[in-house]
Amino acid sequence: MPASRDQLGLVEVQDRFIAAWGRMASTWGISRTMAEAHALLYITGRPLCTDDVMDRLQISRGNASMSLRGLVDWGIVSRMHKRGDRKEYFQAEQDVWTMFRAVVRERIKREVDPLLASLHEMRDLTGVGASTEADEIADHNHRLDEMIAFFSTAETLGQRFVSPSGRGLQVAVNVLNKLH
Amino acid sequence: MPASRDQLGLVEVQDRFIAAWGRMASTWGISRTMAEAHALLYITGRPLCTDDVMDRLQISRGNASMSLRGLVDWGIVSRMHKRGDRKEYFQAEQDVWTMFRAVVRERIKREVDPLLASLHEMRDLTGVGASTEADEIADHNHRLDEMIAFFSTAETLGQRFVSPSGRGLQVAVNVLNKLH
DNA sequence: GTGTGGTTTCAATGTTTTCTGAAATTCCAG
DNA sequence: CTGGAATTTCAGAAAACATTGAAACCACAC
Repeated sequence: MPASRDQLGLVEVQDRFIAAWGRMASTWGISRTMAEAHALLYITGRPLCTDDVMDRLQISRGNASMSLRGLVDWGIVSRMHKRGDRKEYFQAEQDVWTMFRAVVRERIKREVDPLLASLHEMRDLTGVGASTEADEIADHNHRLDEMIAFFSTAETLGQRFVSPSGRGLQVAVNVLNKLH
Repeated sequence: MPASRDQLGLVEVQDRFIAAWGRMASTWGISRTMAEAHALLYITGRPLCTDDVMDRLQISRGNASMSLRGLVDWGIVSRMHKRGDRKEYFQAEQDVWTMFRAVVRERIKREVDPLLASLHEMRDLTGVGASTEADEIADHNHRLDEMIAFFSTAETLGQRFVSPSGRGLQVAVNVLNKLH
């Protein structure tokens, strides 16, 4: 159904949302299409099957399948079935905070943990010898320590946000807001 | 100077750090080389000129120039000069917290602000008409509102981290840690 | 002005990532 | 089992992105 005056139909505004979300994704290490699929599921709010996504985003079956799977892996989309229908449907998490908790959880696992592992491995890997580099090495290790401390704190913070208590992040935000 | 036993020389460990930092960058929307240049400047802790970076990372002059400029734009590397030397030297911010404050500041500016602008634009863009879609449109706008609320909070939080008081983020973290 | 060392730009090129589509696989009903 | 619908996989095609290198540019000393 078209629009009245300068207003747009639902589908057009959905498309804008999808585009905006996709644009943002590129800066986030997730592919544009995957973000668009997520945007579509989120903004329509209903379960869609692979063909729905293919048709709406004009992408191939393979791409739709991979993107939807990726979203399930991130934990922000879940699979579901309808009675008497063999197709699989996909449904986006509708609570924005829950969704971002899942994102934080995954990013810690995928990025922070491996980095911290590398950093710890590097620490004390420098040979001392009778070298004239002693000072330099001390500085170097100090820099590594600062990085390790930073990311450890970040990790702890993240864990807290994500914590089983559920609304961890919101509580934190409220506390911060009270700090004036 | 080579290593004694199973330990490595400074340069080798620096190379590992550079590699680890570069690997992480890809998931962050910044190019690997730019991250490597930053890693090099951070871990050596001293001002380096374009040629130093070219030689150490084995990259072209153009690439080095662009990458270094990018880092300056992010506000985590600064230009400096040495007396009696016409070359420009680059120096990484050495305080990890200050560095991440700069990153947060830029990411808000580059990603969150434009997204919020789009979201606000979309809100109330749906025509009502005599349509049977009224409920759907109400739900749709509700979803947009939740997104807007989330990112507004995120933005406020970010601003506070970045705030002129300087150590905003650290204060926040301490408060959170006291929350048990 | 001219020359020199340093820096930036950008078209061409190379590399990586993403996407397609058809074949292989899974899953279920009968 | 068998047949058929739904889904996944993956090699190759296409698109996006990063890099090179040489020319243009700049700024300063003379």
